[in-house]
Amino acid sequence: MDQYQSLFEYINRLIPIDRDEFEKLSPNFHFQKAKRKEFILREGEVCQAIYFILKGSFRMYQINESGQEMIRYFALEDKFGTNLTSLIEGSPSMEFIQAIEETEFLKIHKTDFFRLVETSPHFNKVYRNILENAYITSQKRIYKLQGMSALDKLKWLNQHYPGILTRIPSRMIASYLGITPFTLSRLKSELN
Amino acid sequence: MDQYQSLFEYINRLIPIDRDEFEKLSPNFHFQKAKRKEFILREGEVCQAIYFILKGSFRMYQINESGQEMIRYFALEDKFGTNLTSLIEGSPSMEFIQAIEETEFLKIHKTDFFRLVETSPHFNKVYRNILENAYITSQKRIYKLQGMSALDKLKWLNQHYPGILTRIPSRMIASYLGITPFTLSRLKSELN
DNA sequence: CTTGATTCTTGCTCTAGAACAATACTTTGT
DNA sequence: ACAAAGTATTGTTCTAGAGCAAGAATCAAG
Repeated sequence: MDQYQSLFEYINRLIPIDRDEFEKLSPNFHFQKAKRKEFILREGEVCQAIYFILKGSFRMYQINESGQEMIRYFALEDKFGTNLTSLIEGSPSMEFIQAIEETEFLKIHKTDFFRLVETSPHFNKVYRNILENAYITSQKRIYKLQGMSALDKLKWLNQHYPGILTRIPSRMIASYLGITPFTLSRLKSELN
Repeated sequence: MDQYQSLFEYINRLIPIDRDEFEKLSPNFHFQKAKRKEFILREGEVCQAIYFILKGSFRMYQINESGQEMIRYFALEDKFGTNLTSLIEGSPSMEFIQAIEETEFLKIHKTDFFRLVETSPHFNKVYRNILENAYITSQKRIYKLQGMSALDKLKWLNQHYPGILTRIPSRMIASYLGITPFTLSRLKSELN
């Protein structure tokens, strides 16, 4: 099966695109695999690409002064993921991007990407959508995770990303929610 | 003095624009004033416009289930502000937008705005910049305000928005930082 | 200028969740 | 299949910051 199929559907859902048009864009995306725990981007590097997940998952996280990992986003199937801040500003990344599991993905270099944004109306819309979604997701997160009790955060996560609790290791979930793994472990029993 | 001057400078900083070109865009922006505490947008309404602050300030906030105000953003001079989520999705706003002080601003209706985004390359860039900034700001906020002690949050705010502590009422600062006014009051003495 | 209404400060108590510690359970590589 | 490392659970203690209460200061409207 065509490795570009998911990407085609993703774009086509945003703005209908015909096969010919799509075939002009798709060669800019390169198929790659990452092993479990493999780093896609390390802190200090400038983010050079945008990734589209076909199978598996990435996590985006930072390590704060006290040495703790803070996860900001899980990129699952059919999602774009990158470090937008580093990509846009050309600044060194404060984040790591790491494959959680064995992951298959498409990679597009930022120069190709931004060339397409400027030249292809379809692509301009794709970028707009990535930005809009990134923003909306992050807003929801700010509002949801602020002032909620740890249990309510967990319930929210469970509803919003069904099945994530079994798929992603607990310590990562805890880090995403901003609670300790101990607290999470205790709360999981209260969930049912 | 020309009421569009600040807007001109804002856009010109992003992508150089000549006066003629600017004068085609500017009539879409309408000068308005809001009194202290006046609402620009209420929860439940669909956000119809984007605002550019000339003088004064808006706050964007939500009221959660327990009746507490949660402020997400202060729009000060020379900043665009709107409820992007409602604007993009056309969904009812979960937020209020309210003038904190007597405020002068420019307003552009969303249909005009998005028409310009599609037809003017300058404007497309302006929108991109608004989205990018909104995203970057919100990311910084997530990382900064998560896992930091209340005192460190306050120090960060003070550095990042110098003078805001004297200009904006304390209870709003507390709400922005996600701490109680009581805690904020105690911390302010520890600041020096 | 006065008065009522917010807003801010400060003291005291209480609690959700962090920190630490020890044990049990899973993975992963050889 | 086994050892070693990583991950999750559970009990106990401790603390930052919430909640409540009461007084002081500031503000805004007639």
